[in-house]
Amino acid sequence: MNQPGGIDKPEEGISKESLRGSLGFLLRVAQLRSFSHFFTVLADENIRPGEATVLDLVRENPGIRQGAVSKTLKIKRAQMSKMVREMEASGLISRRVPPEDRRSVELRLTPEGAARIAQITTHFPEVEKRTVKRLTPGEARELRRLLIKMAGFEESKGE
Amino acid sequence: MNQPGGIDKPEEGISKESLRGSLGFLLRVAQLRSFSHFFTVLADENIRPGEATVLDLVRENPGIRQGAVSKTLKIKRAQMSKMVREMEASGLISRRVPPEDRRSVELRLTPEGAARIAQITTHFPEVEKRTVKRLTPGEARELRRLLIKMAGFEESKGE
DNA sequence: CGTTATTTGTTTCCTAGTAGACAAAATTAA
DNA sequence: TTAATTTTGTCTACTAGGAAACAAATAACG
Repeated sequence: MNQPGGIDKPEEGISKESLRGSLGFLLRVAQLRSFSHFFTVLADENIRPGEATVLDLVRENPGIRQGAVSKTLKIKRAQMSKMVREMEASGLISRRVPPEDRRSVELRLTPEGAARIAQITTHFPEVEKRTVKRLTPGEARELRRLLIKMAGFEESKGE
Repeated sequence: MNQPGGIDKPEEGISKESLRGSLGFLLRVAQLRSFSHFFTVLADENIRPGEATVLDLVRENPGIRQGAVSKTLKIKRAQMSKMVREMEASGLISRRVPPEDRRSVELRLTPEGAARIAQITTHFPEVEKRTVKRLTPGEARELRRLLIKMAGFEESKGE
């Protein structure tokens, strides 16, 4: 398990104009912050953000196909294949090949997986809170809204 | 050179409530979008976002120490060491050990490096434009402001 | 029907990036 | 000054993740 490190103190006396102009860089730093808080808060749970997201999505969509998870979470199929097999091996999810399309694999949580993700998600509000610590509640809401719009996740009515 | 792939079409009929609530996930997706556009627009330049950011920061701060670049850009020292040596080998930057602190290394652009980053940065506005395509100009500005605040990059007056 | 094209998941190989140990230099403490 | 601590960059080993090739199944097309 390779957790990225904590947050370094910023350096003084460095001109950062170009950085402030780069949305890509700002997004990367924000994401590092977010993941850092994730690992801090969920240190005892021994899980990574990607795995938690997969479990949560499977919980929300029982029987979802592996490829659909892959596309939704922007995780490459190769990587998803590894992750899913690991999580099956550790008893968190079940894989089922449906007879109507024997190429695909349906994913479901095992009771252990359901308990696991339920426990894990209890920590999410704390992670979110720390991540947006420097923003006002209104700013945090707005940031979320803008990211959702940017990612094209707007329509969520079962879509 | 391992460029991450393009943008997949989203999947239909999947419930994504939990995803929309996860700032970390939204940041990740936004960053993937941003990097994807970077690789599309700068396909012919054969450079990665991290390298471009390093060159840009060194351009803005000639003689900056390697560790300062590392901390500012949140790139681990080990990785920075590799990158810097590569860029030195390809003639983009020069490394100099100052006599007053012989542990450290000062970085400067070579004329080739300066020309390179100048050429590269001409593409940045197009990358930014594509990244925030779905946002209004005002929303894009606000997103940038919020990310800067979140990252603690607010004070930039030479700081 | 049979043939070709596409989709789905897997496997193999490779690159980017991290952790941890290290050496050298500089700083602090005794 | 000497000794202990910290800082700085590098090196080695390991992990996460991507690209490309692949096999099996399905869909599209003649």
